[in-house]
Amino acid sequence: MLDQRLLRENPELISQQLARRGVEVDLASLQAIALQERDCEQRRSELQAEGNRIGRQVGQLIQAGSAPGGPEVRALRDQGNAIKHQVAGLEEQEKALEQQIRAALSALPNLPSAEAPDGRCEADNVEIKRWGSPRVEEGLEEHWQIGERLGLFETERSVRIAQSRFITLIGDGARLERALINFMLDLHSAKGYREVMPPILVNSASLTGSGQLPKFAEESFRCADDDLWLTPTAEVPITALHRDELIPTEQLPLRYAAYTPCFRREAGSYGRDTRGLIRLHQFNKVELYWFCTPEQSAAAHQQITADAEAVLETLELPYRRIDLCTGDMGFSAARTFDLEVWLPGAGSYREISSCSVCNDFQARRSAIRFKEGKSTQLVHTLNGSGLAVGRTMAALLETGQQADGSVRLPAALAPYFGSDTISAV
RNA sequence: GGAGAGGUGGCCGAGUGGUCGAAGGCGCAGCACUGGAAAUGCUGUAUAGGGGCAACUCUAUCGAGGGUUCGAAUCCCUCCCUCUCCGCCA
Repeated sequence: MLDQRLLRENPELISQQLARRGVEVDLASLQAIALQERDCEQRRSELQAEGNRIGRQVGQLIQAGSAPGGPEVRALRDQGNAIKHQVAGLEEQEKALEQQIRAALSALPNLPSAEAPDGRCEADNVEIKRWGSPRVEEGLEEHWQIGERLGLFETERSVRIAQSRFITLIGDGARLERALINFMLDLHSAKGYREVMPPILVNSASLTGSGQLPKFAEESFRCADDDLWLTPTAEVPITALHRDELIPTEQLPLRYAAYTPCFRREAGSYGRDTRGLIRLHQFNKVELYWFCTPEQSAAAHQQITADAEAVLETLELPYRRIDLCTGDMGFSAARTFDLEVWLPGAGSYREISSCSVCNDFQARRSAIRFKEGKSTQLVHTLNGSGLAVGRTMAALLETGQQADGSVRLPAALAPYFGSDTISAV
């Protein structure tokens, strides 16, 4: 959510910055509504002040011995009643205006940061770094081929259990998934991240707080009988963890690492990535999350990205870092670095982590603040996958595949998995 | 699911119609005392929005929303949540 004050004072700035994202909005009429709302509020509070004075006067008169039904008191009562009616009318107006403003503002994405590269779509993203030496031999298998051959997961039978785009990990596949989750959490914990395991059903206030609602309702699964949704990412429950809080300043930055399953409808992706672990309705993810001060957030963005990269590097997986252009960034983000892992079988880089700084956008929606001297300020929030577990497994399978059909795992994973090789059963 | 109790400031806790944004305590900050500290004393210490260069000031907020009243933390209604006991349950 954007600042209402900014809307009143400088709507052109908002329009200008949103235009960088390809969002064209004319805020003149919304600004007019916001100004009208403020006038309304001003008049209302003046009337209320008058009403309070009258109330106090009546009390004083009665305590001084004046008859409660006498003419003096009666006159004041009439005045009080008149004011009450006026206030009620203004309040109603004010509420309607406020609702309009909120509805409009909550549908607007975050302003991009100055550093984010301008652009319209994926093609305008900027690659800023490459790490590792990708395998590029001919004839490498894709991860789903390897997985099926080694019996790591069940695709067909999972449709029986749920529907398409669900997967069942089995045997070494299930074991590897668990090993990866533990490995990632340990790595992050060692760097000072605090581990959390939040609810993965969240209410709509939580989804609104992190920016998924109201615009992206069709992306999430909802429980029909309750005001509860399946989390699309741990970012949602972690943001909500501190909703409506004033965080003691000395605690900032607060850093969390959470493993959760994530659920997404993947609407509009029919026919894409239908095989294997790349695009599923349910997948596991270890998420990194920071709450920090505005001064800390730019450096924090570099750090959270580096912490995600550390997972790839420890797993010896070649990757590149992409600076997303303004047109390709998510709703709540001010700037985003995507990490793309090299998939030797597919012969392409594939997103495996998305590290975003949201500035005060989510904090304003969620009312998460801290004290700076006497004034209260909104915190900045950041999130980054560290990493998407299923895609990590896909990368490991394709990267570690050997001529004899087995898969060699990186040394760092062996203690977690219990072996450095996956072979056919 | 059944029965009961309760939701007040960062925390604990008083407050059943009139100057209560709210006693008292804890915590925190500043000052004093001290060689330094502890202890003690004094002072200050909510959030949101509006106005003002500022000192400051106005409004709202005692779980949420309605209602009664000139006036509500206090009375009435609805809802939400928490706790205790019983039942059920991993």
